[in-house]
Amino acid sequence: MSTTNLHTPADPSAARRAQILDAATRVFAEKGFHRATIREIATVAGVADGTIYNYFANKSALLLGLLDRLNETEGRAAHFARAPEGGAAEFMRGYLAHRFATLTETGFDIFHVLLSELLVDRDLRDRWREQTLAPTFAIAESYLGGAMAGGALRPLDPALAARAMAGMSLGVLLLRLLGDPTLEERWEELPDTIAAILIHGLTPQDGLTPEGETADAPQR
Amino acid sequence: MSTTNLHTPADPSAARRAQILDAATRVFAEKGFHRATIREIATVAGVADGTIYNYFANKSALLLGLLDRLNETEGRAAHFARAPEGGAAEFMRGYLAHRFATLTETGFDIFHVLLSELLVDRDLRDRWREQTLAPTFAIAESYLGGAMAGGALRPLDPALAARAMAGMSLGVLLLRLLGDPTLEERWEELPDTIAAILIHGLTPQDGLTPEGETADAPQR
Amino acid sequence: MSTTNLHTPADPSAARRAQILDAATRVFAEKGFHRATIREIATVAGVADGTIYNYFANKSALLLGLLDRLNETEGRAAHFARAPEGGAAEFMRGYLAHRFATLTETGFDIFHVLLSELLVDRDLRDRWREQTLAPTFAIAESYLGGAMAGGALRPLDPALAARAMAGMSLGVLLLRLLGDPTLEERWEELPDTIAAILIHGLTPQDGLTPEGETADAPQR
Amino acid sequence: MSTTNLHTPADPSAARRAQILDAATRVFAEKGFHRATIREIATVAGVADGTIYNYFANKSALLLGLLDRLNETEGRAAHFARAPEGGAAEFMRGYLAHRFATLTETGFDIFHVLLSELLVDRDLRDRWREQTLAPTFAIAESYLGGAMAGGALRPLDPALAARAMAGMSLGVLLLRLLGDPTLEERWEELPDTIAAILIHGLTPQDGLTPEGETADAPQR
DNA sequence: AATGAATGAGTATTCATTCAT
DNA sequence: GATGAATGAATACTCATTCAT
Repeated sequence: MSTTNLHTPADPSAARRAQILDAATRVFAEKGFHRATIREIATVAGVADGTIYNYFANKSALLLGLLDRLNETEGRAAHFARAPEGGAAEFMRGYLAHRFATLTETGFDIFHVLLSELLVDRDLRDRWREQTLAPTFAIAESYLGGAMAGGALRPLDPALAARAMAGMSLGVLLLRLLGDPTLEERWEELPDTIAAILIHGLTPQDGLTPEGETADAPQR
Repeated sequence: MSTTNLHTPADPSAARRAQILDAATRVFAEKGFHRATIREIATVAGVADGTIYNYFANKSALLLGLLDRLNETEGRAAHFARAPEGGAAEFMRGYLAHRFATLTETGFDIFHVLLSELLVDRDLRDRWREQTLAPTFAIAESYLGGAMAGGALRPLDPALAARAMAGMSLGVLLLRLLGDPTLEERWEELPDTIAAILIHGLTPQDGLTPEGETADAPQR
Repeated sequence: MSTTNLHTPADPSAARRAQILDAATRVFAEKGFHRATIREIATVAGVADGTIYNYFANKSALLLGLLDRLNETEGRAAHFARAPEGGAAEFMRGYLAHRFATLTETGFDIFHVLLSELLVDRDLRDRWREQTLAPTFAIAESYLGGAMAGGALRPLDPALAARAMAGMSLGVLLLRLLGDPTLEERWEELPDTIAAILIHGLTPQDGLTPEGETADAPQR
Repeated sequence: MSTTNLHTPADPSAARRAQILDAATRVFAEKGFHRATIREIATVAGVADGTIYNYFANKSALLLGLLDRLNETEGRAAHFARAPEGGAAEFMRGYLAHRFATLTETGFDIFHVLLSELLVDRDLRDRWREQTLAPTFAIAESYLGGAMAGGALRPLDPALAARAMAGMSLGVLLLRLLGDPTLEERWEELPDTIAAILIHGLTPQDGLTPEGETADAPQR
């Protein structure tokens, strides 16, 4: 019990903060930021209204708290994603599997909340773009560019390819958050499907291309 | 009913409705649904606050009006997208090009507003899922299923493949709405890049697979 | 009824404003600015809370409204005070009588409210100093300076004499607002007493000065 | 109780009280009673919020503490003011000089705070009226009455004359607190000017009264 | 006695909605 | 149908006060 644990800190102040952020996540996810009230968050957190303001400057600061929390998780996740041993296809499958695993672990609520407010709050959006999006794409572009130059990947524009790849994961997440029942039921099958499409595309390969597919080869 | 024209309705009532929806789109896009006020929408529309309530039951009904308007556009667009003449790759490129074109034509604002509220308003979400999402995926799954059965596409799960495909488009749209500068600058290049990835994947094909990529072939 | 009346304007909007300011005066005077609530002012005014905000930007604007109203009254009063015919003593008695009369007419409440907040609100104070205090003293100093130069008044510093004179009126007003019962009972006798003191001082004049008072004559 | 020293009490408890009252004076003076917070007073005093409540029942009690403190000072000052040796004019000059000196010594802040709240807080006002105002006027009336009966002062109503005299000092104090720059700059000249006016009035005396001023003589 | 985290009552302000004109 | 003044419910935030440590 006395050993400090990163997830449940011994620091009672940090614990209180976490407790409030947990409540905020739940209430925001259910009602959205604006329809959520401080009163309800306080009730869910089991504290008084005023207590929240001992830990967060205002309602918006709760969102920033959620963003920080997400960035922490992502930061820790980055450690694992670093070693691209094996082929590019292998790497991509591993990366996606890991990505979806951390997503599931983090929980969908936090993405639900942040996405909806990122679309609406310019300050939050700017912050997120600098803190999360830009660094992520910087790494991804660099990796993709290297792999393309080395012939491990087809020569496309690394920046756009990175957006397309990230977009596919983000897009299915969004579709799920929007309530697509198929994605809710078969979420665990997605990483493999996405990996397959990203790696080989939707059309059959080999020399046995049907319907004049070879005519497409020298495209772009 | 008399000589109804969809673009410039002779019906003065429909014109007033459109005028209000235009204003709502602009104000919602700038401030988001909650921060937008009826007063400002009325001002922008050039009418009195109360007038809006002669055309819409309440503020939320403005969102439904936007959704309907979007569905109309999509519905008209569907006519063009239906004929899969030529190969699967050709079709996909054509479809994406058209998709992005209508998106650009419709304007990003309406998607911006609807997305953010879809994430937050359960009623709107349910309605959208039934009116827009479900029919779209029904068509897509049916088409993909047929093409896969006929060998024009690789045999994957049609439902998941449809989600992945749609997700990639939706995902890059979302990234753009979230302010990614690269996507803002190079938006016209995206359809081709996405088409290329969806058609052939990221890894090189041919027999000349580098780095033991062939070891990946018998995957899934 | 159709003839416009300055005190009860036909303009319904101005009437509503006045109605709210009346209520604010009463509630502020009773509770002080901070302890007064918008709700109570609205109730006393017979309107809804929100209605107040159709006429005043915020609670503080009610104070500014009171200040403006006072300045209007003072402005109108200035017309009467202008003609210093007769001797200086006569003028002073007339001025004080008029001053106290308008004070009584305006009502003590408005002074009560404004004084207490002037002591506490720097912005209000600055505004009042420029709009009311400075012009008043400018006129007073000029008049006193002239009368002193002409020998109608004893040669003192006009600026300080003006402060002393104004201070005596303001001071007894303050003592009354602070609840001195004597001043409440005998308020009408004050102008004459003050005039007498200001004109001749407290000590007996004539050659018949008792107790070596003449030794005081060449003072200052 | 042991060797209590009014200025630097050995009693640590009294020292703490004084320390808190000092802080309260400063914070009240800067922000006014309502805008001042217990937290800030505690910070300035160098104690915790809760500690204040070991010495004062509530926030209002701090005001009472200030009032008591002021009364102590006034009480001590009264000793000096009591002996009317010399003529009435001499006495008045001495009294005013002393009055202004103690005022300056005590500092304007405490008056600033007390005045503003006296206008607003009925309890404080009642207390001040009984503890401070009434006794002061009792002494003043008695003194003035005697001097008037003895011919040392002109025969006016002692009660009203006392109010007028006190009012002039209080009034210029108020004008200074309200930010009159002239009074801030030339504050030290005031006692003499006020004394001169109170003693001889504004109009010239002697037999050489200009402009028929003698016609005013038999007034009241 | 001292602390300061927790409390929760209290309030200015906003804004969707109504309805008399 | 159009208007816009009036409405009043809803809510973030403050801060005096308490009390367990």
